[in-house]
This record gives sequence, structure tokens and C-alpha cells, in this order.
Amino acid sequence: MRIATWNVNSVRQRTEHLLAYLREHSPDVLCLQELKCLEEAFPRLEVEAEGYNVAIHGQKTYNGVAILSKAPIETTTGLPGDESDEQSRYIEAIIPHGASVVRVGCLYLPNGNPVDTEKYTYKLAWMDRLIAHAKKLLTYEEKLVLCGDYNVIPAARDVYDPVGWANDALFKPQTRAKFQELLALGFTDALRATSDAEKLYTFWDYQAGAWPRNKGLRIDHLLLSPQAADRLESVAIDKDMRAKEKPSDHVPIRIDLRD
DNA sequence: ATGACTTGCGCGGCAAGA
Repeated sequence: MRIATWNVNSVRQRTEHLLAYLREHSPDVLCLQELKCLEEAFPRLEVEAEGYNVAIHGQKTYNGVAILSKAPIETTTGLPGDESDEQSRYIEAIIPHGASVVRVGCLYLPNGNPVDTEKYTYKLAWMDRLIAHAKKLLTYEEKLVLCGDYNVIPAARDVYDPVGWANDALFKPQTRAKFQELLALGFTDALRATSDAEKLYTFWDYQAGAWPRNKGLRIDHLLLSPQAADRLESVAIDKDMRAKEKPSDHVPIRIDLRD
């Protein structure tokens, strides 16, 4: 089973690249973040025509997440823990996988900058809610994949300039500590389970020639429960997507799980 | 030369992203 995640930075601006990606890599599941539109504006018919079921948690202008699946899915939207949170950043699906199921959580974790504002407080609180939810999901002892744009640089080797990013909301010690707290519940970072290499990035800023200079960040992750990690076959970052005309600033990252 | 972009909203620049 192939599961991919991609921050598209506006699904309406990226529809052709999205459809090309579905055709080329044929993921069983694709998690999308930063749709930047309401459900009614999502290119549903085009995606369904490629053979996918679509579950959308949209929002006008900002955020918005979706799960695309070849198999029919059951979905729930919103991250538990704060009924007053109106930002569309989480959707979860149960997907049939052989005789059992895979549970997939698609998340768009808040950026958190600037760090001296309530935006960073919101990020840390959101991470606490994610940790609490993940803890509950792990008790099910299922194949579980929590994937998406975490807006977290886990370690120095995951950023082109660790010193320059030391006080950024994506790399601050408090941010990394919360990410480690999540991992320590029993998750495996899929990419790091297969490679210790440096300069494996999933994001390059649009500005200042970040892409041609390979000034990137690794902030899109797939975290696996023990039951999913046992079946991890391969991981790939689809870096070629950043070289296209009018690309997203993030590229897809995907895994293959054994049946 | 050392690189100030890309969205949505809505029609003028601003907010947000990372």
C-alpha cells in the first residue's frame, strides 16, 4: 500500500500537478494540506475521474486538508481537544488494507511564527492536542500513519542552516522537544528509518533562490505506529515536483507498506 | 551580480506562509 502526503499550497493552483502525480505514482492514499479553499471549490470531479474517493475538511483562504483514497474511506474531521478551534488542520480516515485496516491522520501543524506571539502558543497547544490524540490512537494497536506538514525541523541535519534557524518556530528547542515527545510515544519517523543522509528536504522557499541553492527544510513527515513500521518497505521524496512550472513550495513524500 | 516569492481576496496592497 502506497501512502503519500503533500502540502499543495492551494489545490486550485496545483490541480494539474496533482492529477499528474496521481497518474504517475498511483498512491493508494494521498493526504493533502493547505487546500486554501472550501470543499465546494475543491476539484472533486477531476480527482474522482482518476479513481479516487475524496474527503475534504476545507476552509476559506487558509489551511484546509483532504484525504484521497482509491478504496472507500470512513473519515472524521478536526483535531480533538479544543472545540473553539476553527482552523481546518486535521482529517483522519480508516482505509481497508487486506484483511485489516490502516488508519491515516492527515495534519497541517501550525507554523507558529513569530515566536513571541499567540501564534507560537497556538502551535505548542496544537502539538499537545496531537500528542494526546496520538496516544489514544496508539492504544488501538492498528497500522497507523500520522502524516502531513508538521512544520517541525526534527534535527540539525534537516535544515540547510541550523544556526540561522535556531530561534524559528519550526526549529526552536521547545518545538523539537514536543516532536520528540510525540515520537517517544512509539512512532517511527519513516524517512529516518531508512536513511541518515543529510540534505533530505521536503520544502524550499520560493524566495532568494532557495531551490537552485538547495536551501531546504525537512518538515513533512510520516510517523508510523509499530504495526505500520513493521511493514515499511520504502520511502521516497518526490523532489522532481519542485522543479516543475508553478510548483508548490513543498514536495510529496511517500511510503510503501507491505500487504 | 550572491538572487524579496506565492497565495487569497478582490481590484489595492495586505496578511500569511516558513
